[in-house]
Amino acid sequence: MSTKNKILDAAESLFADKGFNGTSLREITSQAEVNLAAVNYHFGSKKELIKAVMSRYMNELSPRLESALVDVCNNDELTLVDVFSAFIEPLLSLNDFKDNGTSNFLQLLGRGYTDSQGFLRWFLTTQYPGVIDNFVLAVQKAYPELGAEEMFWRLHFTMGTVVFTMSSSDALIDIAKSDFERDLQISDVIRNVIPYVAAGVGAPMPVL
Amino acid sequence: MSTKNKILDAAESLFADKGFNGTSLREITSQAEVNLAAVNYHFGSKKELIKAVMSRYMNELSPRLESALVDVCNNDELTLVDVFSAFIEPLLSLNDFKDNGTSNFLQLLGRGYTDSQGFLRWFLTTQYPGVIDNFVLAVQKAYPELGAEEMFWRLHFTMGTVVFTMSSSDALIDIAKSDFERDLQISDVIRNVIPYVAAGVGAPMPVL
DNA sequence: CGTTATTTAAAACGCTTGTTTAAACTGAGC
DNA sequence: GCTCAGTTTAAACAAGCGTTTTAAATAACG
Repeated sequence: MSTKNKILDAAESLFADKGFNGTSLREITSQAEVNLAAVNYHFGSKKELIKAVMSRYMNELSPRLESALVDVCNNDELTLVDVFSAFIEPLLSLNDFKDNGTSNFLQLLGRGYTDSQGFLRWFLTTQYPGVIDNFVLAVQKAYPELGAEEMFWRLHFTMGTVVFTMSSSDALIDIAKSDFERDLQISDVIRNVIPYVAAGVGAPMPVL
Repeated sequence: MSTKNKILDAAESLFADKGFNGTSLREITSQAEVNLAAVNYHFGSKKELIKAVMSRYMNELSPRLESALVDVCNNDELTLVDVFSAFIEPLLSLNDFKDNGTSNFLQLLGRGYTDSQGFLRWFLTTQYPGVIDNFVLAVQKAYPELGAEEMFWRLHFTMGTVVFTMSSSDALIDIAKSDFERDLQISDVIRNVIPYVAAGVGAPMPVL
């Protein structure tokens, strides 16, 4: 395996565990068993390394997500559960692309929203706008009465639910095991969260 | 104002803005206009300072929350919206206790769940278990069909929604202003999120 | 084989971090 | 007025950070 990929793999798992700010280049290069200077040689800076880690996933995920969302729009009796379920297969396909890919990616997404004052939010929304656009279209078709402003809020709430859940999914799976003697996978967590966010987005419009 | 309180106030607003790890003691003491060593003199360590900032809020908030949740359980036709609405008044009362208290507290809560590998989660759940217990009781009364396992998941999803939303509430309010020309407050965000989480927790049980 | 470009290696740089030290100051109480 | 605990101060500490530099090792190619 190339030095570049060893760095990407190590950075990915450490970033997911301890956040971007909380992970040092020395930890990364030590786990990757490469020299410290290799990061700056191959990527230029830590910030560029973060972008590279995220891009590796997004380049794999975003076309699959977009086409899944376009597909689901052909459904004539589209429900919000259908829309959110469209995420399952593309997300789980990350596990083929890389072991534990789903978990790491969603955790990284969560980190990006809270670490580093939202520069990753800017990065994703500007670099991969197609996913968001198609998602909004699908939600609009499934729930046409939802106004633009409510849509804005509820999609952010949903992002929060998913991102937060996934960034602590390991802990949640542990608790589920000890409290309910359930051996769950990340896919079970995803399937659990879908009825929740679908109901949240589909909540009746409040009378203000 | 005492040095101790000057430190607490400065730490609070900086922690809310930039996270616990992202804020240095030098920034805090500089904004508080006190000497750097004063933090370690009065609080012992940065970690203890974080706990002190959170405790100042929780000691104010937790009895009000508990009694509001007990009160709402007297409602014979209790809905989930009622349960979540019980949080509004205690949270907004933090603004009397301190300017911008609600905003700061909820942002701090969000930080605590993502920064510092969840030590704050442990701190809150072990130090203030009464709030959680009463909350679970209220949800059970409003939605008795909800099983213990579903309850567990949905309460965590809700925690995620609220915590994530509030930790990025400033950014969301900014976007709402530029996109919809709305001048919103933190209380508007709270009122917006309630129908969402109530619908999420109240989602029909999935048929597995 | 020899030369050139690429990659690794170790060390150091300048800076920031949380914490500690030791001295100076402050203000009651005797 | 002196004492002494309680505070504040400036300076320094050791450790960790991202990054840069210099030299050695490796690979590619004519």
